[in-house]
Amino acid sequence: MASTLHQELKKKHGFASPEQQAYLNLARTHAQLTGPLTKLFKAHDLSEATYNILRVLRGVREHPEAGRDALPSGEVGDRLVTRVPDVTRLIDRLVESGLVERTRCEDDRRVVLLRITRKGLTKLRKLDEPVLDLHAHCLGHLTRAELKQLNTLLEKVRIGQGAGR
Amino acid sequence: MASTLHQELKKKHGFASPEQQAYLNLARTHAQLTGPLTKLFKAHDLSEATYNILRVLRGVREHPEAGRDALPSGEVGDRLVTRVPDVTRLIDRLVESGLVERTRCEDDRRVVLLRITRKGLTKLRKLDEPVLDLHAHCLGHLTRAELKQLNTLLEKVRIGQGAGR
DNA sequence: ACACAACTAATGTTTAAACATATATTATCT
DNA sequence: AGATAATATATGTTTAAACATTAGTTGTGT
Repeated sequence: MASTLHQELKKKHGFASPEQQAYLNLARTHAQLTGPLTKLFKAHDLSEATYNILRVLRGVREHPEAGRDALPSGEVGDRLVTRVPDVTRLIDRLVESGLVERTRCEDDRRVVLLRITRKGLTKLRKLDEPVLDLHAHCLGHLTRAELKQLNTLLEKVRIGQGAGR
Repeated sequence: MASTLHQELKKKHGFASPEQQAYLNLARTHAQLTGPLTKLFKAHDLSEATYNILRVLRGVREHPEAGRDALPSGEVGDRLVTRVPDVTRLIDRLVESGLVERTRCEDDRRVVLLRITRKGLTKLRKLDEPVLDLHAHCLGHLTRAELKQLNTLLEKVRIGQGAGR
């Protein structure tokens, strides 16, 4: 049976600060949620990173932006949930397994456009339901109001700290 | 300037579910907070994992449990913020740099007891303030009430989902 | 006492992440 | 135009994480 962070870490003496407590709480919660997801992705030969890339690419393919259904490598990196500098290698694997195609942009031959393939869309579609289920299982016990509150607070955390990192 | 997750991800079409939104929000927030910390640790030749190990060991050294100021490897792994299966290797480095000492337990020769050294304590002490500062910088713009609310919600997330890992 | 199962670390190997550097193309400045 | 800087991606190398396997030690049952 899970319990409070305080108990989980077997700390008999409080946190150094409420901020620190919040940070640890956040880290631990994230770890707990991300575990099952990672496992699910792995069972489909994906990582969280590659899954996220596919999600981004599906987004632009289904709702083209500026008339294009593909995206430059760099921009994909920027849009990921957790930013990744080394997109090239991740894409390598996705191309190899036929989920993404790479085409060099003719207007600017430096950029490489990435587009999710039919096969990639199919793979994603198979994952949609289990992913939703997992999220529901992990977070479904919160009420809508609580989820909204949580989202508001998390966004406030991110917005507040300026150009940090 | 940071903004909402919705804008950041440039998604023009809502989330699949409020739960999914919360998950993504959590992941992204965690990533944003963990970056600067990782950098700080690295500047002191530590990783988040090794830092956490030191914190755990300092805990038991300063507040011995069951009369001992050291802890078996396995138990250290269990107490980490984000669980790590492969403690041995992490400890290897810490031992090598003289921050932790390893002694085989005589009562049960299977277990190895880990204890933070004086040098380890000194290193941790040097990090205490910058870590606190970082937390304050990242989360200080939330009021006490908001932090408390956030902690409550995060704990509820973790507690709710049953015996999940 | 002996065989066998359970447990704790350690080891070996594979795989991915992190960091710096290099290549190719385009833009800018004089 | 030619040199220089800037940009986008790719490559090489180092480092750490993930997973499975092994070795050593203890507990159990007959």
